[in-house]
Amino acid sequence: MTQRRVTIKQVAAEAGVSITTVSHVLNDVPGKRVHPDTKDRVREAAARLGYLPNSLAQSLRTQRSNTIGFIGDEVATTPFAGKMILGAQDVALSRDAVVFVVSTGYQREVENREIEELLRRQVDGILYASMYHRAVELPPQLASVPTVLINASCTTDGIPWVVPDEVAGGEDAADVLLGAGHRRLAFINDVDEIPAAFGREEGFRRRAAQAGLRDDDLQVVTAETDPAGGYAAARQLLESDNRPTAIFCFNDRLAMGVYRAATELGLRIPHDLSIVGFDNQEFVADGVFPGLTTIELPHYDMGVWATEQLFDRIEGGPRKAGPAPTTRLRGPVIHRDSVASPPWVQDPGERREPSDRRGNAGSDGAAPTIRTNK
Amino acid sequence: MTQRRVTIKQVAAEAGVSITTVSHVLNDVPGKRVHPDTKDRVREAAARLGYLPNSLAQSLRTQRSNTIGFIGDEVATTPFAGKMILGAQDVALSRDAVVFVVSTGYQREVENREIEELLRRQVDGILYASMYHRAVELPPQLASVPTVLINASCTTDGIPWVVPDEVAGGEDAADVLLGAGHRRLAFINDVDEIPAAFGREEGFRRRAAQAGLRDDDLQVVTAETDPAGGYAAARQLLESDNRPTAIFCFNDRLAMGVYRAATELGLRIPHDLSIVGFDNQEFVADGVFPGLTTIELPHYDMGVWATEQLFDRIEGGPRKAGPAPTTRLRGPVIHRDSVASPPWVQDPGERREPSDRRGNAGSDGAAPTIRTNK
DNA sequence: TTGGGCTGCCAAAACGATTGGGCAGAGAAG
DNA sequence: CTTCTCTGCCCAATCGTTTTGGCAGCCCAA
Repeated sequence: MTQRRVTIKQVAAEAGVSITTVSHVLNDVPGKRVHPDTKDRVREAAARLGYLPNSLAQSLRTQRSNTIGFIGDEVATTPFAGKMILGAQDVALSRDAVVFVVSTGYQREVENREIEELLRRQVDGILYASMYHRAVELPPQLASVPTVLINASCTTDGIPWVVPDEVAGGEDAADVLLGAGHRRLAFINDVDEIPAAFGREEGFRRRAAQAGLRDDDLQVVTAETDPAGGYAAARQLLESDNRPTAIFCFNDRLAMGVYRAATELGLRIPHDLSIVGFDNQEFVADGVFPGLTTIELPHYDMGVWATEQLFDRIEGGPRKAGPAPTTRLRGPVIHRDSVASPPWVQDPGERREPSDRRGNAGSDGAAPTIRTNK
Repeated sequence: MTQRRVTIKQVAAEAGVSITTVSHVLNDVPGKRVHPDTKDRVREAAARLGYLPNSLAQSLRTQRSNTIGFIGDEVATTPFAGKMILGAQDVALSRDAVVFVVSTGYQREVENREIEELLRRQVDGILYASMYHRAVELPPQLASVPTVLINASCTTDGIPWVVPDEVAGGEDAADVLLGAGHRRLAFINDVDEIPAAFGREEGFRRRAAQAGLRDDDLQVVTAETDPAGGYAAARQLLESDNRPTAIFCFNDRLAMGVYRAATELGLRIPHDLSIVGFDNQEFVADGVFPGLTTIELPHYDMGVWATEQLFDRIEGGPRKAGPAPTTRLRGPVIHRDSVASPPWVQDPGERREPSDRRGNAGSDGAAPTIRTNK
């Protein structure tokens, strides 16, 4: 039923030349001369037969498979993963490469199996991605193949990595709220001590301090990063004596709980309480009412950056010893309707009207994506 | 820097035998006899050198690449895609295969490029997935390679496909509400005329009729399947004369809008209004308050089923001509807290307490996953 | 001693491409 | 008429496997 695919031999026969010549023609080999008429014959024959060179045979011969591996810890379950993969794919396809995607489910054993399968298939390089920003230790088998980390850092020499610029995210969130005129802020941070938590708090605090807020004016509490955690933390904050007029949430899910707490307490968003989230989680940030202003994580861009780096290394061959490039990418602010000026502010510096500023990623007042070489 | 990988030749040298013997030993070739001592020597040598057979060379020789392609239209952006991929991967890995994932972004041109790249890499088969349940036309290039559709149907002969059992989903939703004692129902359906919309309405109506509801007791309206659409539809329904006590929503996003409408009208969920969603969209269904009872789509299971089918075809070689198997898979009901008995019902048949029934997929009162050969 | 049947191993031909090193033939130069 | 230089093409080796078809020995029976 499935007749075998057409090979170079058939093209050669069809064109009445040797397979050598076919190869020379189709690859436009520099040093080799072929008569123009012959070239035409070959190309026509190839087209007529619908010839597609067998990639496996090519790879075997050239030691280059035009294939890269993408290893993720829980690739499948989160939409974020998809964005990284998409970024990787777009770059890969632009170079005629394709991507093997595998996910480990955090099981070392599975990971080893998968790395083996990838190496057996002679991938040119590997993207090693984490679903949340963290420091990882690189599996030793990966030493033999070019590797770039996405959304993760590591201390292995010569391995490039890219992570979100968490500090900038914290700063941007603060800027949005301070810009609207808020002077009593709160930050509901992740209880887990992870890079994102440290970075965002650092940035948020820095800007608050720069704006001259006193210690009392910035409360930082921690919570589980789900709606229940956000709810509990928000109840506590909003029922206290000096309740904040604006809350920055570690992520959008947590912010959902804050919405509920506010609603229960009769506080209207954004008039009585402004909220900024993090993640721009689809179907959440634009699903709540009013739409949540939030900071997007640069997953797609990280995928792109990492894959470009990867191809650089692959093509560069043995690297000049210099330190591998690493970078932190900034995500845009997505303005929706959860931030307004507090009642006592008439005309704040960068006032935003709360109602008609629905924005998509990257457009509409979003902070520019800035690349920093660290 | 990257010394070349170890080959069968090196193993042969190390063990002091020919490469033929190494191959025979490592593959346990049936008809061939090798002295047990020699076998040991070979295996030890292989282990010592960390030999991994080069998959490309194997594939070239055996015409089997142990590689399958997964083509999706927007694989990257939705979490559902991840589940299908995961299902495919789990099956694949259990057979030492790996998966090429590519997504087309609905661009025919990109799709063609990608299919070409996959075929060039001699994939053994292809999974062709749609992000939403629909009928597709199969790209003609795929005729030459075993193909199975996921979340899509087609009329091409001999192509297996799997889709969700939409009718059963509609029935299950109705059962949940009727079981709680509701007698005035509404269904907010998708305005788009797609299989999911037809199927769910059919199932929902059927059960309502079977329960003896009159025409007036079941209102069906349509809306855009986003929070705004749900909101608008719900306002209309809930402000009408005979407002329903329960609403079945085409999907969870739409249900978010229904929550808002109910809140604005002072209706408490689930006491004054019960809601059932569809999709069990993560971070939505368990993020709203109270948690949304909903029907899950069997994405993972579809991925598994399709991939098993695919391997069957790959291994079966030219197929006996019989019609290809197709199936509709049922998704489980995920019980949360958005359904209660209406006030006037004292002791309904299958009463559910609204508060403590948080369930995870597949467990906790979920309808069994049933397979139907159609 | 001869022949047959095992046992244990190996040589060589694929698979489908790329690539370095020719080798004829035509035309130009001597 | 040689010789030399191009031009235009092809041979054969190679990448790393699998697999077919032997081929030596050895043991045993006749």
